[in-house]
Amino acid sequence: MAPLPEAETIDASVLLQSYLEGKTDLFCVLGPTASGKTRYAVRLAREFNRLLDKAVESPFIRCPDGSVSETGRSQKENGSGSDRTNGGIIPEHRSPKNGMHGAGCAGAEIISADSRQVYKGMDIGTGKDMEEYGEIPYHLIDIVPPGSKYNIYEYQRDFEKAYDDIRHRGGIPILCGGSGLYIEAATCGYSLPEVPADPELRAELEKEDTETLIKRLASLKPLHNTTDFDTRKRLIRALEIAIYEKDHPAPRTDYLPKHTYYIGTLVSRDERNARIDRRLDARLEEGMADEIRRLLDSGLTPEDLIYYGLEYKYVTMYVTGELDYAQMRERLAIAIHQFAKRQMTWFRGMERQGIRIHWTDPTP
RNA sequence: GGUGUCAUAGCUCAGUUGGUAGAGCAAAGGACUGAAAAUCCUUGUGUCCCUGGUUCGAUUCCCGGUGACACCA
Repeated sequence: MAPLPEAETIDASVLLQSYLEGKTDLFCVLGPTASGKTRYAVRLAREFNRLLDKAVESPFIRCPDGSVSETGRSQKENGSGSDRTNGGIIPEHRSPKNGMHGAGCAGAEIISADSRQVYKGMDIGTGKDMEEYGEIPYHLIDIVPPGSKYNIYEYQRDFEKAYDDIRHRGGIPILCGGSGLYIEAATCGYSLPEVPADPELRAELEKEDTETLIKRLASLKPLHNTTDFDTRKRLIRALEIAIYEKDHPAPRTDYLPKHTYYIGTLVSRDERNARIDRRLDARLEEGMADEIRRLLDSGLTPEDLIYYGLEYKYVTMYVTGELDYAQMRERLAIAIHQFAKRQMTWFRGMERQGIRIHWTDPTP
């Protein structure tokens, strides 16, 4: 049995100061499912905003780049064709234009690191809890259609876009989620695509416009279960880099976080499982089965849904009659417990690699 | 009330022609580079229901309890 890490007390004003001095450029709230990450991240964001408002007349606090003029930037990226480019764009009523905080800062915004909340229409089963965000802007939720298959590379690209966007508007980015691989891809960047080796291909791709490149990319997918995996992979990588560079002409390293402050929501194993069970019952009560019936009615197959795992797997099996209610409830609860355990294994692995996670009690 | 069957790991059960036991699931730990809510690896776990008898030795055979289930009244 792994011992529970020591809980720390987190002082938002110290974190904010560190951010404004440029010592921290991203906050990351991580933890297992049902540990209260979203609630904690929103609370932290509000605390930052409150401190910024209070500091508006203080000569000691200044926003690092104060690029207020770029405020409207996100809106102009709208409408470039793909249903995906809308991802991470703040709804009009949430625009920082209407909510400018102290010292020229746009305030804190949350970037989700959740591999399932990216899908539209998959709400109860992924635990979106949208009402928790309130006035805090969020990114990378509801950005692709249900039934599609999002992946780590797309996430990495979307994260960079959202992060870049927030920073250029002078906002404070808070990454929040439980998908460990996504968090590492965002904050460590180890799987960034390399420059394609073939200069001819590179030159050729540079001439094409974005839409053509996206079409070519789409024609190469899906990637798995293909025989020419490696060849395709190389071409896909080249295409993705080319597309990325169309949107981001400046050197990409400028957009990436270099000093992330990690906060972990700490809950004991027993408490964690109890919370999972409670939340599962609440979601079933809320109509998770109806949500899945709706998705099936909209044309998705049971196989499409089972692919997404956990709730979508077991509740679909219940809806199609493969499992009865009691079996579904029991096996799903077990599967979520096991998932939470795997998440913790991932986070401990991050710590073993030298990443410092500041574990804290999420429930005061 | 009678007859029969059963009682072994947290759960479902296998097994020992008498030498104190093993599968699946659960659990715990780990890995993870284009599906990550996925996928995969490793590791235990025990008064073998309780008395008594036979025996060098009983979880195993026998007597008697207790409990569960089935059938008959």
